[in-house]
Amino acid sequence: MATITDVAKKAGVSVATVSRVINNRGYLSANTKAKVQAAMDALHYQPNIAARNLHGKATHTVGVVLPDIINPFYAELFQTVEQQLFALHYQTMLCTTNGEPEKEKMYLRLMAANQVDGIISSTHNPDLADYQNPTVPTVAFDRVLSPTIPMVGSDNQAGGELIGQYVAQHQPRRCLILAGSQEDLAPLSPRIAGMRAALTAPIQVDQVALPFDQPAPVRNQLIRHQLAAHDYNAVLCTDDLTAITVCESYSDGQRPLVTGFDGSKFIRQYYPSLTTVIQPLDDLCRLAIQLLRNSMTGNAADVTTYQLPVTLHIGQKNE
Amino acid sequence: MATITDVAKKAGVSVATVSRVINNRGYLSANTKAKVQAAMDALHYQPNIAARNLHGKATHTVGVVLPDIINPFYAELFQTVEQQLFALHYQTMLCTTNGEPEKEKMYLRLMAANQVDGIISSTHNPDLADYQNPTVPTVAFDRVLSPTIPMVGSDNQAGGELIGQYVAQHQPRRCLILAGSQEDLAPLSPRIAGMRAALTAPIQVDQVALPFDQPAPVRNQLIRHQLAAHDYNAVLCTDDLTAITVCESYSDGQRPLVTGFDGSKFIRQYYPSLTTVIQPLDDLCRLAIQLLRNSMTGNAADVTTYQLPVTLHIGQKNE
DNA sequence: AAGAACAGTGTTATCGTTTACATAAATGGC
DNA sequence: GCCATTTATGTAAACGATAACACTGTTCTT
Repeated sequence: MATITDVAKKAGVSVATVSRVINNRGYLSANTKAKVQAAMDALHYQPNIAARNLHGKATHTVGVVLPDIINPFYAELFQTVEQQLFALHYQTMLCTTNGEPEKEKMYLRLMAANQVDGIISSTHNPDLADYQNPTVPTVAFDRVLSPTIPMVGSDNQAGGELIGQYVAQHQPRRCLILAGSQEDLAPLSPRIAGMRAALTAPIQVDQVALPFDQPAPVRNQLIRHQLAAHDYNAVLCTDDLTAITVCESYSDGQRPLVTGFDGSKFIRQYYPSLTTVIQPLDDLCRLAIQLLRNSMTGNAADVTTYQLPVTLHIGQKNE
Repeated sequence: MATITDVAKKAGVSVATVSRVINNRGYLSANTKAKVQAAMDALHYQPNIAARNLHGKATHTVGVVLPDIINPFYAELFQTVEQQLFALHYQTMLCTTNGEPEKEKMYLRLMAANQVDGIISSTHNPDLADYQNPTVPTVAFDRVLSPTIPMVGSDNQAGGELIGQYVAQHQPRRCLILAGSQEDLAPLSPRIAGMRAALTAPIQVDQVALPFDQPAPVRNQLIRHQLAAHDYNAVLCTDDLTAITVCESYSDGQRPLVTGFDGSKFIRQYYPSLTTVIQPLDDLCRLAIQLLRNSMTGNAADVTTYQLPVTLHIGQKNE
């Protein structure tokens, strides 16, 4: 791998001049510029990022912490931030925790070791001590990580109400609110609150939370058991994947009204029949990155919570 | 951020000694070890990876190039390599190309700039010149990148045959082979060949390829048009997502037999009714990493193609 | 025409590690 | 008790970039 010294030698100039050409800084004659450029091309020169990072300043890298990348919502979230950061010439470092606090801690260390300029985190282990005194600018995504970390997310309560109102229109006798994991955690809690607010008497509302630490078959079994035991006119799930699981466990004809939450493009594309709440991912990511950049340039954001408006997607067969 | 010098000062030893403690190299007295450890803990010391990488040798980073991360198959592929690499103490650098050759080239440059130790690539732009003389160990995943790059993949032909045989059992009059993108490219071509080999006369077999560069609505429209024009008893798709799209465009009762290909855990979990071919992702990733490590340690692998056996997953309603 | 500003380039310290080399004390064989 | 290891630690030179500083011409001002 060619170094800046090789290029300098080949072009017959000093390393400083090469550096100036690379970074387009300072004064440069057209002649020198061309010579250096030619040398760089000939040697297939690539600046060594480690050396650049070592020198100090910024690494132009942002860490993104997610529970996993299988859930289409997280996949789309990642894709969105990655594309936006790429356009801003930032590298993205994906850290998937798989719900293991240990792995999350290791990735937190790894991000520090890599001198990331900022962190966007949407983790399931919100009370990790490592987030307490953030040495690097951090923004939380749809989770409260610590009182000192700004958070961007959707207006989950409003989303819950939208869903609840839609369901209420169908005048169900009895319905089930099905939480995909711990129901008392953000962002599920406001979603459920919104749903309940809209599902007023005489509608009977049950509520069940799935144990988040159980494997899929066990969770599926629990769902099936719950559904078989009662005659629900509607099942309101706190996320799309849970909703899909519910749908799968009914045969087609006698499926009640099932709703989801999150509304990733993937779901809209491949499950257009599911009624769900669409989170404004593009705007959410843009805001998160903006907050991060402010924080990175020292413009310490007043710690705040941003809640962006959501929209209702009404499912339709064979759109 | 504390440096090794800070630690050395605090522990009253030299930086070399601290380095030895960190890397557990050379001779160390228990006493010194403890002192240094204490100093590191007190300062929350993290070795600077840039400095470490700069010094030379390996960066313990592997680049993974994928078309996108939305497709559950790629998501699971990434998750699998990431977990395996993580266990081996390697960092993973995800590079999504979104099908843009320009972005792929930029990521190729970025990986070189980051001095990755190896690359696992499953790209849609296989004839990129940049892969021609690989300066860094590379393994192709289910794609032929260049004659000099080893490739691991599934036995697509056998998979196609499995699907074809399954469909043939249902004695269809007429069926459609639906290619999710360019049908002449690996790995689609052997899949189709396998299907055709099993669908012998008198079965009538049509074949259509979707333009890979069109947006989803256009592709959906094409699918619907094709399906409406003929009365198919079976639709054999070259990937699961295309299969799902086909399923969605039929109303439930009159859906013909639809099959997919890839068989990610996600699909098995949320579309258990889809008949598909399961690729042995765990083994594929393990092999790819093994080849990479051999290549990294100089054990130049004889350039070869590895095809791992696949299994048929027969879809079942309400498993 | 003298001094200031500007244009173009080179020298060198610096970033935080690792590691080859140097040093020195403790241990062991005989 | 002397030389060869072994054990334990320190010194300093890399690694490849950036940028502060120095230096030399050239081009404006007035």
